[in-house]
Amino acid sequence: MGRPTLNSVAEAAAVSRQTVSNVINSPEVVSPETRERVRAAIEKLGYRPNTAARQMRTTRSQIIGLCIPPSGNGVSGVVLDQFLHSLTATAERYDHRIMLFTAADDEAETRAYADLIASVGIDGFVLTNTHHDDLRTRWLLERELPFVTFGRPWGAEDTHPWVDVDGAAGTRLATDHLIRQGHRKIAFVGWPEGSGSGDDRRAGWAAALAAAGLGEGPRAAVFDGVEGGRSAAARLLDAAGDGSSAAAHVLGEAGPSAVGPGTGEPIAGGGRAPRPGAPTAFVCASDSLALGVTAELRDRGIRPGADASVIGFDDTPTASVLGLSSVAQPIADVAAECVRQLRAILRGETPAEPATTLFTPHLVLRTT
Amino acid sequence: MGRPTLNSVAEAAAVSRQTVSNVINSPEVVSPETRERVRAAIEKLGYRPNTAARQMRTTRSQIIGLCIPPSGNGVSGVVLDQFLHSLTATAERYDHRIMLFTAADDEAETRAYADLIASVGIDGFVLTNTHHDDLRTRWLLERELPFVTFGRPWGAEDTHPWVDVDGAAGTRLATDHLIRQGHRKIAFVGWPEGSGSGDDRRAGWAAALAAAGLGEGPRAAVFDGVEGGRSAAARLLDAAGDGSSAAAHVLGEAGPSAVGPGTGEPIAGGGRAPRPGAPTAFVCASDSLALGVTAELRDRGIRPGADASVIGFDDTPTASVLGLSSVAQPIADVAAECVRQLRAILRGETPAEPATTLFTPHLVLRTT
DNA sequence: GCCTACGATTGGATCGATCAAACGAAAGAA
DNA sequence: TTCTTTCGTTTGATCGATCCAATCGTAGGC
Repeated sequence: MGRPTLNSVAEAAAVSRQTVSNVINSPEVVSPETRERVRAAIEKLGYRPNTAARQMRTTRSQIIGLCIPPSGNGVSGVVLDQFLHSLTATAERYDHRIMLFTAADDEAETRAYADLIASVGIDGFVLTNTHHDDLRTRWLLERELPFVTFGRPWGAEDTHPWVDVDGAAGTRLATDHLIRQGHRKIAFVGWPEGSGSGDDRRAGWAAALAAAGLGEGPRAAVFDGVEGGRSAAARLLDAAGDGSSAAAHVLGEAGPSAVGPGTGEPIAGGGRAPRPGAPTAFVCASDSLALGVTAELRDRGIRPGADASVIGFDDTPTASVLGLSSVAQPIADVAAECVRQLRAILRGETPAEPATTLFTPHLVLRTT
Repeated sequence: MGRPTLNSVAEAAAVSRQTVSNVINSPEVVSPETRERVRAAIEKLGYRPNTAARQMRTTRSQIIGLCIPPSGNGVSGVVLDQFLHSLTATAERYDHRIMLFTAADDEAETRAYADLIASVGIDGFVLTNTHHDDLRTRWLLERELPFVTFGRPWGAEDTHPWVDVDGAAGTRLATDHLIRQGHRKIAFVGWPEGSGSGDDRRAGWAAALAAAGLGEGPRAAVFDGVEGGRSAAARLLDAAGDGSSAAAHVLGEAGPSAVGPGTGEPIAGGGRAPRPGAPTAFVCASDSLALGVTAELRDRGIRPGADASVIGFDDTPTASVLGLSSVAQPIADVAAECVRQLRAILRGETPAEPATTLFTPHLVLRTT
């Protein structure tokens, strides 16, 4: 005698299979007395429905697939951790499970979709790292497969449901804060144009400057990483003062005369003030970049938090540990919302417009 | 006409279901010509066996469960990331999949095991964060369920297969390196006694000192975190010099006269040398602690890397970003080995002794 | 030339659930 | 009373694979 089945429960409760099944799936059609009797039997035997058998008839596995990227992308580790935990916890609440898989690139990922649907019968997918002209979303849309993305369909219409964090709002928050602090020359350190979230974050900074009447600010585009941030800071600081246009990657211009650091920031003696015209604050597209910026500042004798301000993005543990101010994304909320949206689709709730949710990040102020 | 099934392939290849099944599961019993014909049909129709149906007869799901902890434990984020990726990738190679679940505590985790086995039919589990008197392993052993742990059965016999990293070897590596560098007063900053891996790491440091004839070194036990490291360093530095025994948590003693920092380390002018009797090097049980130590050192004008040396543990991105030397664990190897061992068990390969694998970490030297 | 042995292939039963339809009994309508 | 409706419950078929026993055809032994 192995695990209890519908039949053994039925026998124990002196009813038929189907009645037990009904107690589980549509209790309202069963009379209250029978319902209780069956529930008691289920409890007593410790019965749990076999999902494989259920899947055979319903063609639903209650499994959500998630492709796990090959990590190693620097500081951004924990973001995925939190995301996974919240995703799994929320899925469980709705009686779904998360299954992981890997793929070397987008094309391999679509092949994995096909495979998992055919073999495991996965119900839907959660995608991360959406980008311009995303092969994966197109593939899934063509086949009308259920999915939600963490990340907007950059450069395209809202053809599918998504959940995202308003990066522009985040950098705007950061920039506004710096302006309130008295900074007038606020630089942006980001990635090369073309990455959706990168452009978004830059836009928020630019909008904040424009709204404050500070014109275009200096900015630098580099690849992500501490060294990137370092060289960006170097170029932004060097480009200031002389009127020459900066190197190819440094896209900003000198602008009007710069003022000192924020009035709210305590200015301890001994630091070297930034040279005139140089930015006094840096809004960065990532914590890695921000870290590089602070390092370069320190090397030049400019003290972050005193002589200049730096704000990162993602609020990674590294930022928290180093006292780096950063824009924090509500990752757990994003994950929960992804599951919720996917569940709605799986239940057949198909609104005219695909559901879209944009969360607003918040600013975590620390010493920089 | 939905997805291709065994029957549709059989029809296309003009053979019976069972022959197609044989081509997939035991190709050797099928004649070469038939085999090829069937393979061509499978290819042409894009057939993939339905795991749910298979599971019904075989009672094997090919699914491995992993409980994902509620993250947020500071800097150690990426460790889990890498672990997950490698686990998933290796599992895929063996035609297994990883399913996630959550649990608030060990007791809830065992309930989740029962649930997942009964409903999903999970084949086995990978456990992380083993500790003394682990409820989970006992529960699984009692029921003879297949599992492997990342982490030794601390304080118990090898009653189950495990994979782990030799933490003692790691701290020993670190300590030996510091000794070669000329340090004679090498402190250990770790956690309160009782945590398996913490005690292990401390043991490696102690053994290295003993082997070098340096006697017992000073040490401090604090809870993990940057602040912990900071206060530990403070106490270790303060306790030195005066002959009084340190506060409750500071367990070391002064020992013989200390020498300067390592000969291999460039000593730039301007730093304040540690006071006599104070440790010149710190081996830490985690990167968080190490970070706290470097912060405290800097606050006291002692420059890590020049006036003193600090080595962390885990080689987190934070360490890499900050130039913190650290002991790196081969996480990907650990995960792969977990899957391999679990697979062996699932295939019925049950050796007299449970399989155990201990990986040796390596030292990543940076500026501290 | 007949019978056995063996390799290759086949058909029926089965895993545990749900679907669809049938069923019996009690209640309401003719 | 008899027919219809409704409700609660049961029965048979089915999802797609594998297990098991049976079958087929052919080659080898006597």
